[in-house]
Amino acid sequence: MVEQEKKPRGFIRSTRQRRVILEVLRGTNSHPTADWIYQKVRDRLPNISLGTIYRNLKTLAENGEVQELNFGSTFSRFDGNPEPHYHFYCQRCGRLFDLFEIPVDHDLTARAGNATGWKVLGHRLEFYGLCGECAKTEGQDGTETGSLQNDK
Amino acid sequence: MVEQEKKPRGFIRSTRQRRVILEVLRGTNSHPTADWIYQKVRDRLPNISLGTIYRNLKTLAENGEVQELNFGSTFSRFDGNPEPHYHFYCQRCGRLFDLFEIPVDHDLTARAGNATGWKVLGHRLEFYGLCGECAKTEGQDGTETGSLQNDK
DNA sequence: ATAAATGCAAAACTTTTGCACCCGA
DNA sequence: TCGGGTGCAAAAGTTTTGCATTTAT
Repeated sequence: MVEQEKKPRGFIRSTRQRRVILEVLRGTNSHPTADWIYQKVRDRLPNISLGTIYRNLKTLAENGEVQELNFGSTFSRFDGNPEPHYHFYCQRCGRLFDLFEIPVDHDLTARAGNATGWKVLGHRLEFYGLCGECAKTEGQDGTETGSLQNDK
Repeated sequence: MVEQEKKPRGFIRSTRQRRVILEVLRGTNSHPTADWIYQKVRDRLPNISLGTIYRNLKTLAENGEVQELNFGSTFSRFDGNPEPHYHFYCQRCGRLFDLFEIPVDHDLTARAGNATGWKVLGHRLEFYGLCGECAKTEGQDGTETGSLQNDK
C-alpha cells in the first residue's frame, strides 16, 4: 500500500474533461484539492464525476503536466505549474504558496547522490511558518482566519 | 479541514500505552505507518485500539517526541527521531530512509524568511530516486524511472 | 473499430470522534 | 478525586475501483 513509482501511459487522449481540468488548474495558484477542482469544473461540465477528476489528476501528474503535493495533510493538493519549485505552507491559515524566490538547488540533489551512492533523482522542499497576513495577527485566536483556510 | 498549527498540551500523562508506542517507534528506523505500529504494539498490549494509537501519535508529535511525515502518500509515516533531519524516498520499493549525510541547513530557512518577509520557522526536505538495492535491478520489471518530476 | 475515458455507485483506506468507563498523578 | 486516557464502534473524509456505456482517434 505504499505508493510506488508511476509509469507514464503510452498515449493519452485529449478529452473535454481532461482539457477543462487542466485549464482550471492552470488558472489558479491556490494549490487546490481534488474536490475544489471538482466544484470548479462542474460549473462548465455539470455531469463530470469525482472519479474522473481523480483519474485525470493522476494521469496528468504521471505525464508531468501538473504536480501532486502531499505536504502535511491527509489529502493531496495540486499545482498546475509542472516546473520544479519550492513551497511555503502557512500553518495558521493553511494556505500553500509558491516560493519562487529561492531557486531550485540542483546541486543539492547531486550532493545527496554523492553522499549515499544511490540514484537520487530530485528533491522536494517545503518551508513552513506564518504568512504575512497571519504573522500580523499572531497571538490572536487563530481560528478566525477560517475564511481563508478552506481552499477546498 | 486543512491541518492547522498545534499547541502542546499542558501536561501529558505517562500511560502504559503511550510508553509502549514510543518504545516501538524509537526501536525502528523504518518510518512506519500508524497501522504497522498498531500491529507491533498489540504484541505487547493485545487490547489496545487503533484510536489510541492515533491519539497518542498525535500527542507525541505535538510534544516533539516523534515526527509525523506526510511525503508522497495519502497516509502518514512516523519517525521516532525527533531531531530535524532529511529523508530519502525510494520510488521503487517505497522505503523511506534517514539521510543524515546532508546536514540540516538552517540558513535556508533564514533565506526564505528574508526573501518573503514572512515568519519562516523551518523547512522539510525529502530526496527521491532509487535506493542502492533498487538501482541494481533497474529496468528488470517494467518499472521505469523518470515518471516523477525530476530535477533537470 | 477499438481501446481509452467517463459516469455512477460502491468500496477501500486512513483518520477522527462520541461516549461510557478506567486510571494515573 | 478528577481530568486526562482508553476501548469500542461508528462516522468522516479522501481516493480508488468495477462495470456498463460513451467517445476520441
